[in-house]
Amino acid sequence: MNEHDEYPALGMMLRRAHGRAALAFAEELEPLGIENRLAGILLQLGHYGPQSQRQLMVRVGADKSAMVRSVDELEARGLAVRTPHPTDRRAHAVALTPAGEELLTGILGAAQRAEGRLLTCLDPAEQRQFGALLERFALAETLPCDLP
Amino acid sequence: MNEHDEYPALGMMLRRAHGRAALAFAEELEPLGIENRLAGILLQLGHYGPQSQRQLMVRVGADKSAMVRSVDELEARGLAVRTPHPTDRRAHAVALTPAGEELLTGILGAAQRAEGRLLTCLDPAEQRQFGALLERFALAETLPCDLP
DNA sequence: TATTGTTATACTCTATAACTATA
DNA sequence: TATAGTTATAGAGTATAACAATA
Repeated sequence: MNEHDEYPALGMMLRRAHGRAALAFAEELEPLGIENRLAGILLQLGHYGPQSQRQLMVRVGADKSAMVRSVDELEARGLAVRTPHPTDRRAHAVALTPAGEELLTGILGAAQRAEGRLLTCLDPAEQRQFGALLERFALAETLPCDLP
Repeated sequence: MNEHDEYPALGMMLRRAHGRAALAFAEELEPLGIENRLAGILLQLGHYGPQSQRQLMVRVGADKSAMVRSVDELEARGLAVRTPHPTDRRAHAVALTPAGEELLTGILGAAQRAEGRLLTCLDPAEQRQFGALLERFALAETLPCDLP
Protein backbone atom coordinates (compact mmCIF):
# COMPACT_ATOMS: atom_id res chain seq x y z
CA MET A 1 0.00 0.00 0.00
CA ASN A 2 1.40 3.26 -1.19
CA GLU A 3 -0.26 5.52 1.31
CA HIS A 4 1.46 8.69 0.21
CA ASP A 5 2.08 8.12 -3.48
CA GLU A 6 0.18 9.94 -6.13
CA TYR A 7 -2.38 7.84 -7.92
CA PRO A 8 -4.85 8.56 -10.69
CA ALA A 9 -7.48 10.62 -8.99
CA LEU A 10 -8.71 13.13 -11.54
CA GLY A 11 -11.88 11.22 -12.33
CA MET A 12 -12.75 10.62 -8.71
CA MET A 13 -12.08 14.23 -7.77
CA LEU A 14 -14.32 15.47 -10.56
CA ARG A 15 -16.99 13.03 -9.46
CA ARG A 16 -16.82 14.23 -5.87
CA ALA A 17 -16.63 17.88 -6.89
CA HIS A 18 -19.70 17.55 -9.06
CA GLY A 19 -21.59 15.66 -6.39
CA ARG A 20 -20.74 18.30 -3.81
CA ALA A 21 -21.87 21.08 -6.13
CA ALA A 22 -25.07 19.31 -7.15
CA LEU A 23 -25.98 18.90 -3.49
CA ALA A 24 -25.34 22.55 -2.65
CA PHE A 25 -27.43 23.74 -5.60
CA ALA A 26 -30.24 21.36 -4.75
CA GLU A 27 -30.29 22.67 -1.17
CA GLU A 28 -30.50 26.28 -2.28
CA LEU A 29 -33.13 25.52 -4.91
CA GLU A 30 -35.29 23.41 -2.65
CA PRO A 31 -37.32 26.33 -1.19
CA LEU A 32 -38.10 27.41 -4.75
CA GLY A 33 -39.58 24.03 -5.59
CA ILE A 34 -37.38 23.49 -8.63
CA GLU A 35 -34.76 20.83 -9.36
CA ASN A 36 -31.23 21.29 -10.65
CA ARG A 37 -32.04 19.86 -14.05
CA LEU A 38 -34.92 22.24 -14.76
CA ALA A 39 -33.19 25.21 -13.15
CA GLY A 40 -30.23 24.68 -15.47
CA ILE A 41 -32.53 24.91 -18.47
CA LEU A 42 -34.19 28.06 -17.18
CA LEU A 43 -30.74 29.62 -16.70
CA GLN A 44 -29.92 28.86 -20.34
CA LEU A 45 -33.22 30.30 -21.51
CA GLY A 46 -32.65 33.43 -19.46
CA HIS A 47 -29.11 33.88 -20.68
CA TYR A 48 -29.42 33.05 -24.36
CA GLY A 49 -33.11 33.75 -24.90
CA PRO A 50 -35.66 31.57 -26.70
CA GLN A 51 -34.02 28.66 -28.48
CA SER A 52 -34.72 25.25 -29.93
CA GLN A 53 -34.73 22.08 -27.87
CA ARG A 54 -31.67 20.98 -29.80
CA GLN A 55 -29.74 24.05 -28.69
CA LEU A 56 -30.82 23.54 -25.10
CA MET A 57 -29.86 19.91 -25.33
CA VAL A 58 -26.32 20.70 -26.49
CA ARG A 59 -25.80 23.50 -23.98
CA VAL A 60 -27.06 21.47 -21.06
CA GLY A 61 -25.42 18.25 -22.18
CA ALA A 62 -28.57 16.10 -22.23
CA ASP A 63 -30.05 14.07 -25.05
CA LYS A 64 -33.12 14.65 -27.21
CA SER A 65 -35.65 12.56 -25.38
CA ALA A 66 -34.57 13.82 -21.97
CA MET A 67 -35.01 17.36 -23.22
CA VAL A 68 -38.51 16.60 -24.46
CA ARG A 69 -39.49 15.45 -21.00
CA SER A 70 -37.83 18.43 -19.32
CA VAL A 71 -39.60 20.94 -21.56
CA ASP A 72 -42.85 19.05 -20.99
CA GLU A 73 -42.36 19.56 -17.27
CA LEU A 74 -41.50 23.25 -17.64
CA GLU A 75 -44.65 23.74 -19.71
CA ALA A 76 -46.78 21.80 -17.24
CA ARG A 77 -45.54 24.10 -14.47
CA GLY A 78 -46.18 27.20 -16.56
CA LEU A 79 -42.52 28.22 -16.54
CA ALA A 80 -41.83 27.95 -20.27
CA VAL A 81 -43.74 27.57 -23.52
CA ARG A 82 -43.07 26.04 -26.91
CA THR A 83 -43.66 28.70 -29.54
CA PRO A 84 -43.26 28.34 -33.31
CA HIS A 85 -39.65 28.66 -34.36
CA PRO A 86 -39.31 31.76 -36.57
CA THR A 87 -37.26 30.13 -39.33
CA ASP A 88 -37.58 26.34 -38.95
CA ARG A 89 -41.03 24.83 -38.89
CA ARG A 90 -39.70 21.53 -37.57
CA ALA A 91 -38.39 23.17 -34.43
CA HIS A 92 -39.87 24.94 -31.43
CA ALA A 93 -38.58 28.09 -29.84
CA VAL A 94 -38.74 27.38 -26.15
CA ALA A 95 -39.27 30.62 -24.25
CA LEU A 96 -39.71 31.68 -20.63
CA THR A 97 -43.16 32.68 -19.45
CA PRO A 98 -43.53 35.63 -17.03
CA ALA A 99 -43.72 33.07 -14.21
CA GLY A 100 -40.53 31.52 -15.54
CA GLU A 101 -38.82 34.91 -15.63
CA GLU A 102 -39.82 35.56 -12.07
CA LEU A 103 -38.63 32.19 -10.85
CA LEU A 104 -35.39 32.74 -12.72
CA THR A 105 -34.49 35.70 -10.53
CA GLY A 106 -34.84 33.44 -7.53
CA ILE A 107 -32.75 30.78 -9.22
CA LEU A 108 -29.99 33.28 -9.97
CA GLY A 109 -29.86 34.22 -6.31
CA ALA A 110 -29.87 30.60 -5.19
CA ALA A 111 -27.13 29.72 -7.66
CA GLN A 112 -24.93 32.56 -6.46
CA ARG A 113 -25.41 31.55 -2.84
CA ALA A 114 -24.55 27.96 -3.71
CA GLU A 115 -21.42 29.02 -5.58
CA GLY A 116 -20.43 31.26 -2.69
CA ARG A 117 -20.76 28.42 -0.21
CA LEU A 118 -18.91 25.98 -2.42
CA LEU A 119 -15.99 28.30 -3.05
CA THR A 120 -15.25 29.37 0.53
CA CYS A 121 -12.51 26.73 0.56
CA LEU A 122 -10.54 28.88 -1.92
CA ASP A 123 -9.40 32.48 -1.61
CA PRO A 124 -10.66 34.97 -4.22
CA ALA A 125 -7.64 34.67 -6.50
CA GLU A 126 -7.81 30.90 -6.37
CA GLN A 127 -11.53 31.02 -7.09
CA ARG A 128 -10.87 32.93 -10.31
CA GLN A 129 -8.05 30.56 -11.30
CA PHE A 130 -10.16 27.51 -10.58
CA GLY A 131 -13.12 28.87 -12.51
CA ALA A 132 -10.99 29.71 -15.53
CA LEU A 133 -9.14 26.39 -15.60
CA LEU A 134 -12.33 24.42 -15.02
CA GLU A 135 -14.09 26.16 -17.85
CA ARG A 136 -11.25 25.45 -20.26
CA PHE A 137 -11.16 21.84 -19.10
CA ALA A 138 -14.91 21.36 -19.33
CA LEU A 139 -15.21 22.89 -22.80
CA ALA A 140 -12.00 21.43 -24.21
CA GLU A 141 -13.78 19.31 -26.75
CA THR A 142 -15.26 21.87 -29.08
CA LEU A 143 -19.01 21.96 -28.90
CA PRO A 144 -20.52 19.73 -31.60
CA CYS A 145 -22.53 22.65 -32.84
CA ASP A 146 -22.50 26.32 -33.73
CA LEU A 147 -23.16 27.79 -30.31
CA PRO A 148 -21.60 30.68 -28.43
CA MET B 1 -30.04 38.63 -24.34
CA ASN B 2 -26.93 38.76 -22.13
CA GLU B 3 -24.64 36.91 -24.46
CA HIS B 4 -21.41 38.03 -22.85
CA ASP B 5 -22.33 38.48 -19.24
CA GLU B 6 -21.13 36.13 -16.59
CA TYR B 7 -23.76 33.81 -15.26
CA PRO B 8 -23.74 31.04 -12.69
CA ALA B 9 -21.93 28.26 -14.45
CA LEU B 10 -19.94 26.40 -11.83
CA GLY B 11 -22.42 23.56 -11.54
CA MET B 12 -22.74 23.12 -15.28
CA MET B 13 -18.99 23.25 -15.80
CA LEU B 14 -18.43 20.58 -13.16
CA ARG B 15 -21.13 18.49 -14.76
CA ARG B 16 -19.55 18.76 -18.19
CA ALA B 17 -16.05 18.25 -16.82
CA HIS B 18 -17.08 15.10 -15.04
CA GLY B 19 -18.95 13.81 -18.05
CA ARG B 20 -15.96 14.41 -20.28
CA ALA B 21 -13.64 12.64 -17.85
CA ALA B 22 -16.00 9.71 -17.33
CA LEU B 23 -16.17 9.21 -21.08
CA ALA B 24 -12.39 9.30 -21.52
CA PHE B 25 -11.87 6.79 -18.72
CA ALA B 26 -14.58 4.51 -20.08
CA GLU B 27 -12.95 4.55 -23.51
CA GLU B 28 -9.53 3.63 -22.12
CA LEU B 29 -10.98 0.95 -19.86
CA GLU B 30 -13.18 -0.61 -22.51
CA PRO B 31 -10.49 -2.97 -23.91
CA LEU B 32 -9.92 -4.25 -20.36
CA GLY B 33 -13.58 -5.18 -19.98
CA ILE B 34 -14.03 -3.21 -16.78
CA GLU B 35 -16.30 -0.24 -16.02
CA ASN B 36 -15.41 3.04 -14.33
CA ARG B 37 -17.28 2.20 -11.16
CA LEU B 38 -15.48 -1.10 -10.54
CA ALA B 39 -12.12 0.23 -11.71
CA GLY B 40 -12.39 3.03 -9.15
CA ILE B 41 -12.84 0.47 -6.39
CA LEU B 42 -9.89 -1.58 -7.59
CA LEU B 43 -7.76 1.58 -7.57
CA GLN B 44 -8.71 2.19 -3.95
CA LEU B 45 -7.94 -1.40 -3.00
CA GLY B 46 -4.57 -1.19 -4.73
CA HIS B 47 -3.69 2.11 -3.12
CA TYR B 48 -4.91 1.64 0.45
CA GLY B 49 -4.85 -2.15 0.67
CA PRO B 50 -7.59 -4.44 2.01
CA GLN B 51 -10.35 -2.50 3.70
CA SER B 52 -13.95 -2.72 4.79
CA GLN B 53 -16.86 -2.01 2.48
CA ARG B 54 -17.65 1.01 4.60
CA GLN B 55 -14.21 2.48 3.96
CA LEU B 56 -14.54 1.82 0.25
CA MET B 57 -17.98 3.37 0.27
CA VAL B 58 -16.74 6.59 1.85
CA ARG B 59 -13.66 6.85 -0.36
CA VAL B 60 -15.59 6.21 -3.56
CA GLY B 61 -18.61 8.27 -2.55
CA ALA B 62 -21.21 5.54 -2.97
CA ASP B 63 -23.72 4.18 -0.49
CA LYS B 64 -23.85 0.87 1.38
CA SER B 65 -26.13 -1.09 -0.89
CA ALA B 66 -24.38 0.07 -4.04
CA MET B 67 -21.09 -1.07 -2.55
CA VAL B 68 -22.53 -4.50 -1.75
CA ARG B 69 -23.47 -4.94 -5.39
CA SER B 70 -20.12 -3.69 -6.64
CA VAL B 71 -18.16 -6.05 -4.37
CA ASP B 72 -20.49 -8.87 -5.44
CA GLU B 73 -19.54 -8.13 -9.03
CA LEU B 74 -15.83 -7.98 -8.26
CA GLU B 75 -16.05 -11.33 -6.49
CA ALA B 76 -18.06 -12.87 -9.32
CA ARG B 77 -15.33 -11.81 -11.76
CA GLY B 78 -12.60 -13.15 -9.50
CA LEU B 79 -11.00 -9.74 -9.04
CA ALA B 80 -11.54 -9.33 -5.31
CA VAL B 81 -12.55 -11.45 -2.31
CA ARG B 82 -14.26 -10.82 0.98
CA THR B 83 -12.01 -12.07 3.77
CA PRO B 84 -12.66 -11.94 7.51
CA HIS B 85 -11.87 -8.56 8.97
CA PRO B 86 -9.01 -8.93 11.46
CA THR B 87 -10.57 -6.91 14.26
CA ASP B 88 -14.31 -6.56 13.55
CA ARG B 89 -16.33 -9.69 12.99
CA ARG B 90 -19.21 -7.69 11.54
CA ALA B 91 -17.07 -6.39 8.72
CA HIS B 92 -15.26 -7.85 5.73
CA ALA B 93 -11.82 -6.99 4.55
CA VAL B 94 -12.16 -6.70 0.79
CA ALA B 95 -8.88 -7.62 -0.87
CA LEU B 96 -7.57 -7.92 -4.42
CA THR B 97 -7.02 -11.37 -5.86
CA PRO B 98 -3.95 -12.03 -8.05
CA ALA B 99 -6.21 -11.53 -11.07
CA GLY B 100 -7.35 -8.25 -9.57
CA GLU B 101 -3.74 -7.18 -9.01
CA GLU B 102 -2.93 -7.96 -12.60
CA LEU B 103 -5.93 -6.10 -13.97
CA LEU B 104 -5.04 -3.19 -11.74
CA THR B 105 -1.77 -2.60 -13.56
CA GLY B 106 -3.76 -2.31 -16.77
CA ILE B 107 -6.20 0.06 -15.09
CA LEU B 108 -3.38 2.27 -13.86
CA GLY B 109 -2.06 2.57 -17.39
CA ALA B 110 -5.51 3.26 -18.80
CA ALA B 111 -6.18 5.89 -16.15
CA GLN B 112 -2.91 7.66 -16.86
CA ARG B 113 -3.62 7.69 -20.58
CA ALA B 114 -7.09 9.07 -19.93
CA GLU B 115 -5.73 11.79 -17.66
CA GLY B 116 -3.09 12.65 -20.21
CA ARG B 117 -5.66 13.01 -22.97
CA LEU B 118 -7.99 15.06 -20.78
CA LEU B 119 -5.31 17.47 -19.66
CA THR B 120 -3.78 18.33 -23.02
CA CYS B 121 -5.91 21.47 -23.01
CA LEU B 122 -3.75 22.81 -20.15
CA ASP B 123 0.00 23.35 -20.02
CA PRO B 124 1.96 21.45 -17.35
CA ALA B 125 1.93 24.27 -14.78
CA GLU B 126 -1.80 24.75 -15.27
CA GLN B 127 -2.35 21.02 -14.93
CA ARG B 128 -0.70 21.05 -11.50
CA GLN B 129 -2.68 24.14 -10.44
CA PHE B 130 -5.94 22.64 -11.63
CA GLY B 131 -5.28 19.33 -9.92
CA ALA B 132 -4.43 21.01 -6.63
CA LEU B 133 -7.41 23.38 -6.66
CA LEU B 134 -9.79 20.65 -7.75
CA GLU B 135 -8.65 18.37 -4.96
CA ARG B 136 -9.16 21.07 -2.35
CA PHE B 137 -12.58 21.87 -3.80
CA ALA B 138 -13.66 18.24 -4.01
CA LEU B 139 -12.57 17.39 -0.48
CA ALA B 140 -13.65 20.66 1.13
CA GLU B 141 -16.27 19.01 3.25
CA THR B 142 -14.24 16.96 5.67
CA LEU B 143 -14.66 13.27 5.13
CA PRO B 144 -17.33 11.86 7.47
CA CYS B 145 -14.87 9.30 8.72
CA ASP B 146 -11.33 8.67 9.88
CA LEU B 147 -9.67 8.11 6.54
CA PRO B 148 -6.40 9.33 5.10
C1' DT C 1 -30.91 12.33 -47.25
C1' DA C 2 -30.44 14.68 -42.81
C1' DT C 3 -32.51 17.02 -38.89
C1' DT C 4 -36.15 18.35 -35.12
C1' DG C 5 -38.93 16.58 -32.15
C1' DT C 6 -41.79 12.73 -30.15
C1' DT C 7 -42.69 8.24 -28.12
C1' DA C 8 -41.60 3.91 -26.05
C1' DT C 9 -38.45 0.97 -23.85
C1' DA C 10 -34.84 -0.70 -21.17
C1' DC C 11 -30.96 -0.15 -18.42
C1' DT C 12 -28.09 1.93 -14.92
C1' DC C 13 -27.69 4.63 -10.54
C1' DT C 14 -29.32 6.22 -6.61
C1' DA C 15 -32.07 6.41 -2.38
C1' DT C 16 -34.60 4.25 1.12
C1' DA C 17 -36.04 1.22 4.50
C1' DA C 18 -36.11 -3.16 6.90
C1' DC C 19 -33.40 -6.81 8.52
C1' DT C 20 -29.07 -9.69 10.74
C1' DA C 21 -25.11 -10.05 13.22
C1' DT C 22 -22.03 -8.11 15.72
C1' DA C 23 -19.99 -4.09 18.58
C1' DT D 1 -27.80 1.71 21.30
C1' DA D 2 -25.05 1.99 17.21
C1' DT D 3 -22.58 0.01 13.28
C1' DA D 4 -21.31 -3.38 9.05
C1' DG D 5 -23.39 -5.61 5.90
C1' DT D 6 -27.43 -7.56 3.19
C1' DT D 7 -31.74 -7.49 0.68
C1' DA D 8 -35.63 -5.55 -1.72
C1' DT D 9 -37.83 -1.88 -3.93
C1' DA D 10 -38.87 2.34 -6.08
C1' DG D 11 -37.33 6.44 -8.39
C1' DA D 12 -34.33 9.28 -11.20
C1' DG D 13 -31.35 9.60 -14.98
C1' DT D 14 -29.61 7.94 -19.26
C1' DA D 15 -29.35 5.52 -23.72
C1' DT D 16 -31.53 3.55 -27.64
C1' DA D 17 -34.30 2.95 -31.54
C1' DA D 18 -38.29 3.78 -34.36
C1' DC D 19 -41.25 7.24 -36.13
C1' DA D 20 -43.42 11.90 -38.20
C1' DA D 21 -42.78 16.32 -40.02
C1' DT D 22 -39.84 19.33 -42.21
C1' DA D 23 -35.35 20.88 -44.21
